[in-house]
Amino acid sequence: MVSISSDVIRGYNDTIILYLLLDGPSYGYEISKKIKDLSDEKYIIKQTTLYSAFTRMEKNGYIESYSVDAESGKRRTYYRVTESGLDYYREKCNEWNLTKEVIERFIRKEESE
Amino acid sequence: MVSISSDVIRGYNDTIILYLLLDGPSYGYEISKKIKDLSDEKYIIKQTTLYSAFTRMEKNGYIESYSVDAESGKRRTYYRVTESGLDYYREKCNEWNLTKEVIERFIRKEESE
DNA sequence: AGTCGATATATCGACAGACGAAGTATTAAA
DNA sequence: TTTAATACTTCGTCTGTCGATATATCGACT
Repeated sequence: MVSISSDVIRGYNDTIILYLLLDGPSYGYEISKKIKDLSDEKYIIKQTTLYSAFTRMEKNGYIESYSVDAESGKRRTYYRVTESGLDYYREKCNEWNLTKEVIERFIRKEESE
Repeated sequence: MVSISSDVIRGYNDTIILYLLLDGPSYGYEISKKIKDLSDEKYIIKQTTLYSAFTRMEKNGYIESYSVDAESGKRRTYYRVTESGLDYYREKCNEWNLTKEVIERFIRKEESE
C-alpha cells in the first residue's frame, strides 16, 4: 500500500497548519484531527512534528499563541496566523505550484496506477 | 521571485535521479546538467546532494556504479538503475500522485498567480 | 608560461526537521 | 479502577541537505 513519506511532506507541514489556521484560531489536537480528516486519513501528522512546527512558526512570527483555561480537560494553547504568516502561506502556495510542475517532469505517468 | 526550496524537493531527489538513469547509464556531472535543463533552470541540484544521493542509492541497491577511464578529462563514475531501483522509482511515482493530491487540499488556489 | 573556465568527483562538518519514546495532566465511560 | 480520549512537552536520534574545501584534467585565451 502506498503511503505518504515524511520526507515528501516535509517542507509543507507548516503550510498545511497555516491553511487550517486561516479559518480562525485553533490548537494542536484539533489541527491534528483536521489534517487526518481532510486528508482522508492519508496523512496523520506526528505529535512531535506538529508541536515543533508551532514552536518554529511562532519564533518566525508566522503565528501567535495564547492559552485558554479549559472548561473541561487540559489547558489548551491556541494559535492564530499573523500578517507575516499569511504572506508566508501565500509564498508557499506559489512555490508549491512551481515545485509541482518541476517534479512532474520527472514522473512517468505510465508507472502509476 | 519564487524559487524551489530544498525542503520541498527533499525526498524527490532520488526519484529525479532515477528518472534520468532510466534512459541509460549516466554520471554525476551529466545528471546535474540534465536536471538543470529539464527544469528550465528552476531546480539546480547541489553537488553534495547529488553525490550523497548516489552513495545512498547504491548502498540501498537501487543503482550500480562502474568507473570509466576518460578518453579526455577526469575519470567518470557511471551509474545504472537496478531492478530494485526501478521498483523504487515506480513506488515513488505512486507516492507522488497521492502526496500531490493531499497537499493540494491545503493550498488555496486564489493565493497563487 | 600562466590563468581561467568547464569538466568531474570527493570529504568533512554543521544544521534543520521529523519522529520514537516517554512522561504529565484531565475527564468520562466501562 | 482501568481504559480511552483529550492535550501538551521534553529528550535524544537520525536522515538528508549543503557550504566549504580539495583534487584532477584539459582547452582556450593572454
